[in-house]
Amino acid sequence: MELRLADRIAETLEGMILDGTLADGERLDEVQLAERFAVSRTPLREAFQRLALSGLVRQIPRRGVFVRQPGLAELVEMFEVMAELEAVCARLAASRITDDALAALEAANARCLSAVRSEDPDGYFTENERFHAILYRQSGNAFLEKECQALHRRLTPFRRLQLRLRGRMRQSMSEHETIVAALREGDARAAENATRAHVAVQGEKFHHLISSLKSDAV
Amino acid sequence: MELRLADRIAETLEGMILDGTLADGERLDEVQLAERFAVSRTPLREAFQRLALSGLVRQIPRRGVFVRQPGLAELVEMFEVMAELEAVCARLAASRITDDALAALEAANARCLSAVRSEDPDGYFTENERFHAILYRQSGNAFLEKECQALHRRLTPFRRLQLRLRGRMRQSMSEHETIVAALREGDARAAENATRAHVAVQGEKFHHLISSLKSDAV
DNA sequence: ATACAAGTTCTTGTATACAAGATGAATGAC
DNA sequence: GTCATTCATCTTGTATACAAGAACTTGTAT
Repeated sequence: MELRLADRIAETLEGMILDGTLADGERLDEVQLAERFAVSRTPLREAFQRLALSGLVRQIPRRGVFVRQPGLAELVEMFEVMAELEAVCARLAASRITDDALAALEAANARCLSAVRSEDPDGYFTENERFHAILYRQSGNAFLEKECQALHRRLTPFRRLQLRLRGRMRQSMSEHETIVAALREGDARAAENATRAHVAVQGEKFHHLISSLKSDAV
Repeated sequence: MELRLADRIAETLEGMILDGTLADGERLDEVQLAERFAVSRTPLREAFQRLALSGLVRQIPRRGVFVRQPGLAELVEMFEVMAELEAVCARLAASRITDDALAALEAANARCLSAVRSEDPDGYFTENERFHAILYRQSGNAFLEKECQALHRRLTPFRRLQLRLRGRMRQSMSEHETIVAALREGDARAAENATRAHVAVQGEKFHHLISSLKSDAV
């Protein structure tokens, strides 16, 4: 027995929702999941609370909990907010970033480049995650950092799909370079705009993914 | 039976934490609160989950839950994020706002004016809430609106304290006018900057409140 | 006297039992 | 034959019972 079952279950369910194992609108049966995880209903219900607060699940009183995948409209809205939040991070970071962090950003982007060359989407994804994590941190605002991480995490599966678009990885890496250059110059406005554009393009081009979603499995 | 007990309890506890009835670091005893609310520990624990996710409470495994009031540094960070989020709302609203909403903003600010004249802090507070709620809505981004509402709500007690500062109500109202003017002109940049400044001043001047906190009761 | 250790008690985490509302089926009326 | 009503069943919401870990107390040794 690790420590709290509810935490482990919440993480597992969250992963299953994010990776699409649990389809939109699907009902999460308490007893069924309870015996599947070999626990009682109690920790499951606590996990449901957490998922509901994160917005991954909708709780209808006396009816049950249902998976709630965001629709296209909501996804566009979420990407818009993500773009603005990251833009704020970049603007603040422009004056607050450390030399070490700048080097780390460049290193992460360099590893992005090798991932592109070796056509390794997973590797690119990982280094891209690191790049953005550094950006959040260098905003110098821990609260902002946490908010960004939360939204970033929630959008993860949809960002991952983006990498399927032809040439997206290389383009994304190039945008990273623009951001780093602006940060190095200390140009807050340029860093802000470059970052907003970098993230917003994901939301704007999201309809491209819809078609690729229909032809491919997740 | 009306609504879920856990919901009612969560709201009650949230109110007690926000209005300072429950002090920072105080432990929330399950059995004690259970008999106080005349319920079992089960709905209480569900309520705790919600409070923990909102950040109002910290849950330490096998130890219990403790009230977690943000410190000064964190409050400043939260106000900074609030300023940026509202600034985004204003920028987006500049092109998306409806005539009706503009009129509603002006009406709310007019009622702010009468509250100032009759020296009615509660009335001012209420109308100020309405003003900001309209701004969030007019961003045209429902997800952003919800995020703003959540953070706004969390900062409520600290914003309320701001009104004690000499002349703050009148100044705040004047800032509202600047925002509305920019929105009416459709000047996104001006609306963004005016709104950011309007909210940021609360965070920047927060140390003023600390001293007033020490001389006055809440 | 102080520090450490063992046992007791108390609190949390989990499981199970119970209650109340919701869903669906079956029966009867029109 | 279709619709409504009632009853049975199922599921959620709540309470209680049980298990395990943490804290406190008490006693002893240095």
